[in-house]
Amino acid sequence: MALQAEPIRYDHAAIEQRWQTVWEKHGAFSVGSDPSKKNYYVLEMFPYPSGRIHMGHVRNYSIGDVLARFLKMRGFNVLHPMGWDSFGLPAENAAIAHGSHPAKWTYENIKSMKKQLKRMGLSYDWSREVATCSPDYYRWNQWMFLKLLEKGLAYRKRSTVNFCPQCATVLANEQVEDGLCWRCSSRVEMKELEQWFLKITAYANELLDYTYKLPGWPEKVLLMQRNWIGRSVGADVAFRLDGSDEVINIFTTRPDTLYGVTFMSLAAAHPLLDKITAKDSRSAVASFAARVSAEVNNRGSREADVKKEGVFTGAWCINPLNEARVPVYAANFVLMGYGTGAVMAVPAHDQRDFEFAKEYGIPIKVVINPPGKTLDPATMKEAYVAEGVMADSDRFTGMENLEALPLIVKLLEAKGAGRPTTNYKLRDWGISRQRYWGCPIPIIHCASCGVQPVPYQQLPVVLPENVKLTGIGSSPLAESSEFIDVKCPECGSPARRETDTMDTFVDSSWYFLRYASPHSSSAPFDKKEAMRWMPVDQYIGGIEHAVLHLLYARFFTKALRDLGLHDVDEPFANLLTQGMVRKQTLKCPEHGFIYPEEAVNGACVHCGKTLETGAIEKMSKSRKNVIDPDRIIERYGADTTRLFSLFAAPPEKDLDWSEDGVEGAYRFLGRVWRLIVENIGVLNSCKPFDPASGLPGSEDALKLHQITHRTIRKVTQDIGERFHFNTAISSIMELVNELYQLKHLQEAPAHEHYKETIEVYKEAVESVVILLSPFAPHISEELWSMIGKDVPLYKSGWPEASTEALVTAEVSLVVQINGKVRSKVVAPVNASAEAIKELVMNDAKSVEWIAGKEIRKFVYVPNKIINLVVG
RNA sequence: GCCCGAGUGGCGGAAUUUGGUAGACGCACGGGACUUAAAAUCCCGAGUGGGCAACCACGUGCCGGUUCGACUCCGGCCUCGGGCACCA
Repeated sequence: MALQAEPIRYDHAAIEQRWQTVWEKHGAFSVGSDPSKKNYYVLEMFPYPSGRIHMGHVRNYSIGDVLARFLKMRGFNVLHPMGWDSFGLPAENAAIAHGSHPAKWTYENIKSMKKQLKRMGLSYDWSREVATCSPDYYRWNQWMFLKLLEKGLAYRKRSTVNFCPQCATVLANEQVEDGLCWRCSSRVEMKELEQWFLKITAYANELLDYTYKLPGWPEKVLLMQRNWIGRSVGADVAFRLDGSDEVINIFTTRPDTLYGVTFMSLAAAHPLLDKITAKDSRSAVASFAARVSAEVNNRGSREADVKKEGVFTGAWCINPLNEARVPVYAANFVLMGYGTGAVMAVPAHDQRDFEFAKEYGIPIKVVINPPGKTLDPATMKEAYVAEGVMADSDRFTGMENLEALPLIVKLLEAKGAGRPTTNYKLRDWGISRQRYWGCPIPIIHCASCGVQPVPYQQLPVVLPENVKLTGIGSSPLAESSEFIDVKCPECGSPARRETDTMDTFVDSSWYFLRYASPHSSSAPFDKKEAMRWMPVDQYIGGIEHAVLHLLYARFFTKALRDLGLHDVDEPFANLLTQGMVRKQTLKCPEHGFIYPEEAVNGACVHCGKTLETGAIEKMSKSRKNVIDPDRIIERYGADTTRLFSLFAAPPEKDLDWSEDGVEGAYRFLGRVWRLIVENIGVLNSCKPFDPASGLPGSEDALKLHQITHRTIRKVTQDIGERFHFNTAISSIMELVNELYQLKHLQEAPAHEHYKETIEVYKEAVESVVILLSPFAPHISEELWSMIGKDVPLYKSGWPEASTEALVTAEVSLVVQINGKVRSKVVAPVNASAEAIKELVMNDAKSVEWIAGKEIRKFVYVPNKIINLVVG
């Protein structure tokens, strides 16, 4: 007996192929320029061309495509482009591994991924495709870099930077997670290097302020950005050294505690440390500083809670407010990278200072008491950091600390010993990368003229093709004499080209602007075209970019605005961050994670051991729980794949992948298919009911007509206003279920209202097809043409819910007795309380519950509910 | 430690915008029809407990509050997930 293959319910492969060809042939998704229509820019984060799309892409792009198709049908000019974030390390590593070239690897990947995306039936305007590794694109990176340099927003500095030994390159602060490389999870080392930086800190304040002006962003992302920028308002205060001209500048957010300073602490790497240390303390301080610097460099944030340690320098400094003389320590908990690298220490009101003071027997002086209490330093168990009443603080004693704070800053200013300041955690963006496959930094180093920009007319600085990629040592570009040997643009003498390339996050910081005029060869983008589309109306992508791409893109947008290239303040008006796609992992006690095909009956095929219950985790190669979308598309079709990825969970939630669910989505499409194919004769024998001609006369027809229009309203709101795709789909399913229930309506030609009824039935069927089309466009187009439509769906309009059909004459009201549902009554819409009371009194079930009791209260919410309190 | 978010059937999730029938829709499950049989399809059932049944009681992490009425609002906890982490 031959085993039957997958049962064919409808030929998804043929249908999908057919419509993809039609769309392509007719340029269905090239952007309209109809000036009478509103413009809408839908954008999904462009992918890195790794070679295969994954389920995360499927989900991301399905969300965007539903929106784009929906808006196009609603009459917008929709810009919905796609491109490739195609510079980056994996290409270089793959090239090394296969003895190939990164460009070859990358372009092959682009080709195959593009094919996969097309197979998904996504409505992209492919004529606007961009690839960041193309010189046509990256020349503008270089152009912008030079503009930023002129503006003082790009600069070169020797500094301590994060270095990943595995990737053999420097990383930005945003690319270090828990002290590990964001890509390969190697422990990041600190190195002293000459690096190019972009001055994102110049925009720290604006970037932060605008997080309060982005109502279309998830609060979670805005919060993460606020924390990352980390604004602290406070004051700089100068403490002069006793018996010296040196001054220690500190930053504090708590000037109100200045009278409680009992010591000073400096970072181990503080430049003054050497200078001020007393002779007999030198060796102790030097060895402490050496040890702490090494520790700080190798410390991941996980071990943040280390013991407070320090060494007395032998120096003393003077509190500018009360002339108190306090000892200066070198301390392990003071960071050189924040503020000034020196901290005034107030043990009574700062927990770190408290611990340090306890350790080294330094006095604790209370200057703020909790309301109604007096603190005793001798018995304090921890620092008191909350608000309170000032104590022992000269003329400020007795004031509320928050009241005194600004006055103290004023006093400092008057004394010339301080001023208000704001500090940020945000650091400038280090963009130098010692790798080949990236955009060359357009700079020439000349022995006599120094750092020289490459003249604009010489752009682009193109990556040389012939380089040796080893993955070790410095940038491969440094080995290419054809690349590095140049003449100084200033003096003409032999000079050397910069060999570092830019962080690929530079490439993705402005690509959304390029889509507006992707073929522009005279500017990065045409200002008029950019202003036509920007800001992006809806941006969609993963939350993992909350403080990476999404922050850099905001910075770039502002910087380019200030260069006069466009006039928008923010790149993305609305942001949707979709959740991860996860799947159960399989774990063998001996072999670790294994693939599903390595498991038989819950045991490992290699050793026969029983598998552990694997956690549900983000799909990843290392966890061996990746599902290849191609397999699903092959088996069930693109429509089913898209439908399931949107139906299974709301977009922002994590989605747990289950094959059973896919089967369900497939079944539903088959159900829609049969609904039409099996009734095609009747459906094509009439026109759909026209809502403009009033309401249907028969009860059945009216009911179906109303359900249809309620569904139209619900789906329209769910897609357009809430992105609740899962509930939009479920309401279409409900309408389909209803149509199955009412199938008999078509089978009674003798029926008085037969003509009207089948017209209403057809109206409902057509609505199903239209409403389903953003989710499952291929099958919808096919069904649409089957029911006699000449104009394809992508050119058709979206239906309007008829307000007339949404109005009902009667409503069903729930009757509660003492808060519990006991009965229902049917009443006219907006009935009076009197009328309702009468209805309830005539309702047998209600009366039963009231019998023998007194009605204490009668609550009636029109058209909603009735509640009687009896007792 | 600090800051967010979330806890609802066997499972994914709905209802939370505006307090008003909790569990839509789907998966898995059970039953029926069709079939020689199976698959597919179509129909029906189903929160938990009790009852032949009509029906009754309980039920949205826990405790308490506000209200005629609370998954929804308020106060206090618990658990899970995420972000930040010596930021002065």
